[in-house]
Amino acid sequence: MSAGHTAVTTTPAPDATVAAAEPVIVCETPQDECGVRDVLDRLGDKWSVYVVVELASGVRRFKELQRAIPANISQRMLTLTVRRLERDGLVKRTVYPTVPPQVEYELTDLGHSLTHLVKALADWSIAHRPAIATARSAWDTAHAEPTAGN
Amino acid sequence: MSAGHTAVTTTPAPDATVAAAEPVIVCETPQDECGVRDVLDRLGDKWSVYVVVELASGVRRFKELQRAIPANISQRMLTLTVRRLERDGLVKRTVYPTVPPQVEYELTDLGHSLTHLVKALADWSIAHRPAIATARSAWDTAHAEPTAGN
DNA sequence: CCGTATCCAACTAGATACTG
DNA sequence: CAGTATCTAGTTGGATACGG
Repeated sequence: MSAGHTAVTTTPAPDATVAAAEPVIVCETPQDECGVRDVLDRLGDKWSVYVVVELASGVRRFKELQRAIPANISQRMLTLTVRRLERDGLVKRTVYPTVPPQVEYELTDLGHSLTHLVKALADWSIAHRPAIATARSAWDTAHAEPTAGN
Repeated sequence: MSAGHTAVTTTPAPDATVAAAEPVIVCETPQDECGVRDVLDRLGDKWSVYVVVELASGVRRFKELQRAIPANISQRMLTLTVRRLERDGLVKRTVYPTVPPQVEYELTDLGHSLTHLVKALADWSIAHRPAIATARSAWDTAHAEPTAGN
């Protein structure tokens, strides 16, 4: 990580020329920030990941999905989520003209490829969760309200 | 989850028994969905990724960050974003007691490890962007408003 | 059973002005 | 330069009721 060791000597202004060491992430279109936003817009919402994770295990019906998702997702949110995923070609929706109607959802190949990404996210999260928790409580302590004799 | 497979007997539809094939994602705590949400809550907001990407190249000052980010981020948003990242131990903030004040931001080791994840997201996004664009326009066409002779 | 529509609460983000 | 405070607008998410 670059030798830049925050000069502790009263340096009035450190050499700004130290920056830019390793271009870990190289973007062809900086304005677009590689398009990471595309994925994040897809996964960033509150429910998409749950649906993808559940669907990663196999075909599911609407109600099955709703009951499989931890927090109680409303039909509205589930509908919106699967529609978005369907629109982007991540999920395939199959309607059986029966009575009562039956609809099945499953991941497409594209959706399955996303699964690996989600796995990576989960691995990172699990691996560094303790570190984050520690940093967080440390920060909270340091920035505790100086209101009273706290 | 449990094996609860809602009685399929009355269903005249397809073989629902096909489901559940490969457990691509295995969670220890299903209620928490592996904790992917942790990462997403961090990266899901509109600006965090930009900051991480920029900081991946080296140390940056507040103003440098603000100018490096494509869309015009407000001071407020940049402040909130770096604060959050700092709180989670992803970013290190160094203040130089000079006049005028100077503050530098840099990724911590934890932050750098996140960089790889962002890289993976970017790669996936770039690789599948065409497929998504295609699926999306196809969906839009199929679901076009039947209002008029469009 | 599956999905849509409407209304409403909460949060996020932007603009602006002001302080150390 | 760096950061905070305030106020406002846009978006997301949830509850409920209703339609196919």
